[in-house]
Amino acid sequence: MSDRDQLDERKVTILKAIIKTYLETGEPVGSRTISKYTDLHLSSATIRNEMSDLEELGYIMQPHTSAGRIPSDRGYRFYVDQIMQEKEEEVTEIKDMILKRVDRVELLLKQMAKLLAQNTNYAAMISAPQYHQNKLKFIQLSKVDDEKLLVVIVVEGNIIKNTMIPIHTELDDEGLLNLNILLNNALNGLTIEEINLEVISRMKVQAGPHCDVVDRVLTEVAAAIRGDDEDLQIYTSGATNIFKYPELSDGERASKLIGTLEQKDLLQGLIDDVNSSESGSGIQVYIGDEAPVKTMKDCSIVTANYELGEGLRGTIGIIGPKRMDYEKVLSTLRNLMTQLDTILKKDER
Amino acid sequence: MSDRDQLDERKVTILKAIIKTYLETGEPVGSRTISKYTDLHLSSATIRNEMSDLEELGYIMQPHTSAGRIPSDRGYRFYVDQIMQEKEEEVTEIKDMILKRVDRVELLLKQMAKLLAQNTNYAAMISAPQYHQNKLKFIQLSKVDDEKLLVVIVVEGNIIKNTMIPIHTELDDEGLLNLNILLNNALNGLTIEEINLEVISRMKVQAGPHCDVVDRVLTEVAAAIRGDDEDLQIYTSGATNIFKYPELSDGERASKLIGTLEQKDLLQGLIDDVNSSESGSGIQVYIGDEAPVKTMKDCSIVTANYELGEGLRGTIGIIGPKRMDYEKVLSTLRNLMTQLDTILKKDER
DNA sequence: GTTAGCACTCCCAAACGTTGAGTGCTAACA
DNA sequence: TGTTAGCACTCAACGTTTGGGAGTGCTAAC
Repeated sequence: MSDRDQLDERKVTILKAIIKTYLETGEPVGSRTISKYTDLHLSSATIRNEMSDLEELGYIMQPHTSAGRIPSDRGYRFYVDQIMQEKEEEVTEIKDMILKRVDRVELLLKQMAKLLAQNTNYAAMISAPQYHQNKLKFIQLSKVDDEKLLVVIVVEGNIIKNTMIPIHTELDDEGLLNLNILLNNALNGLTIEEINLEVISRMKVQAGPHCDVVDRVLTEVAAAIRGDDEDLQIYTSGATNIFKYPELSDGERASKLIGTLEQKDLLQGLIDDVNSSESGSGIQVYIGDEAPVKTMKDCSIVTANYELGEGLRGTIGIIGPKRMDYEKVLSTLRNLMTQLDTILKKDER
Repeated sequence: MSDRDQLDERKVTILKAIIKTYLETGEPVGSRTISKYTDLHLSSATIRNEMSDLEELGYIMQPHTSAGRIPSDRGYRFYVDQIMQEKEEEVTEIKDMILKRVDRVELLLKQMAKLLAQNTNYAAMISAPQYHQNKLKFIQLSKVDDEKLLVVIVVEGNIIKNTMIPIHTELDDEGLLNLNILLNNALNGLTIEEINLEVISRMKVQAGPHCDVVDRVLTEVAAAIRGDDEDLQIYTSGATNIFKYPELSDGERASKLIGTLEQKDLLQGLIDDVNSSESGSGIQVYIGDEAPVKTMKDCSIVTANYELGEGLRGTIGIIGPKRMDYEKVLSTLRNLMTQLDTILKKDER
């Protein structure tokens, strides 16, 4: 039996009114307020009866006897799933910001996080795309000086990684050229699974005295494809926005929340969850206890996946109070996604 | 007339006791406490008289009549300059952490910030080294696919920067090789001032049809040497530590402080100040209003400059309450500096 | 110069009363 | 049967009062 079946139209209207008012004020909503707010023209007494029913059904609750009602998690969920309709939300500045040539993905991500935080007045997080199952596109070894070799690795999606490795055996220009050719011929276009022992041992034979270099390079290639740069690439912005919402800004809660935003590995859990239980549209809403991170049980989190061409995917998240403006957040995210999409597609110069 | 002259030995002992106690408890210190604490064997009444003098001289103050005394900014300053002697402080984990091959400066910095925050229980910030006036060490152009050229630029100090640029004119392997040779011959070892119009125009002539590529590359080189990656490379950690100190953790203050830590451009002001008014040892202490950032007037900030070989310098900062454990912080910083120094010097493989 | 003693100040926390918003229930009405 | 007015009741929030405790400044005696 779906939620809809339990509620007649009037109950829905009232629930909607309660939640909307609560989203704005953050204060428990009383029957008189609703009686005047809606165009149902019902007295507060009638509303009280209905509210009593709604409470019994679990959509709203009282913080204490003789206070107004606030939405329960279930109430929010119903609102998000059934009632809400998105606004058309302008994402200010986004075009300007993105069109301004950004050559490092990192920078783009930081800017996006900032943008989102500013637009929504909530905290924003964004994870760098994960290059899982990507192919190697290009390798280049260069001699920077007599002792060091610069390794540049380009993975499909134009993710670039460089490392310095020390030279132990003598290596002249010709040897270097050969190594470069060897590496590129052997490895280009392969995924990490395809670089197996057979490929590796054949390369080592061909590399002869420089097989130690090959070894080192392979380690780096593996790291590059896996994308494990040791630190989880997650950027956050607007953490201080949570101070705007009294229900989150007492010392205890604020500390934990901001701590979570600072400690990126906790956010990783969130992202993993998003990716594992992904829904159709790619946008998900976690309300209260639904969140996979315990420290955020007093919040709501809205996440979306973005695509950076060539199958690179990352996650964006907005973290705010349960009474966040879901309509605004959802439409802002959707809007951002499409804008990002078109611009990035065009940007494939 | 120096501070010392105003104070006899007993006053210094008492001042020291007051400050030390306050550093631990964060509560105003009364005369009776001091009377028992010190080995002066004086009654509280006597202490009261001395405290009255100390207050008149501006070293301590009362939050209100009939409360104990707390140190004034001047008191802290006196403590830091005159009384304090550093502890030998172990920086746990530092060796392990740094010895673990870290190939990207960025990562190293993040780890150091984290380390400092954990060790001190204050907030830590660290700025990436600024490459001002550095020389170009190496350039490499490679053809990644038919439409894109990968530019890798290495600046002295082994800072690596890469960009993709589009190819407009036909470019075969031989042309690419020539371009590479041309660029390296013309530019290597030059600082940004030395790359003048003469050098540029000569290169363009030699580059012939590919002078647009040269143009693009030069832009990137300039950016790389200047190190202006648009975003200020400042990392912070342990912002939530400030919640451990009640005098900083009320909503208003906490929000502003964390906001400042989040908004890196404000921190830049701090760093600039450090660099302009640098003292001998390289370690500086800002107490309260001395801080160049207004939002930190309730804090103390301890900064130090580190050197990453080849003249690359950056700044580390610890931000905490005025009653921070100066001895610990100073010695931790000094310790970190030397360890960092030796390890980095050795690490120049 | 040092100390004991005392009156005084002021913060803090608990106790108390008041207020007002909001509820649940009942009885009357259409 | 659904709606409404009315009323008693509840409870958080707020302001006031009160007592206690920590700490001071001053005075007088040692």
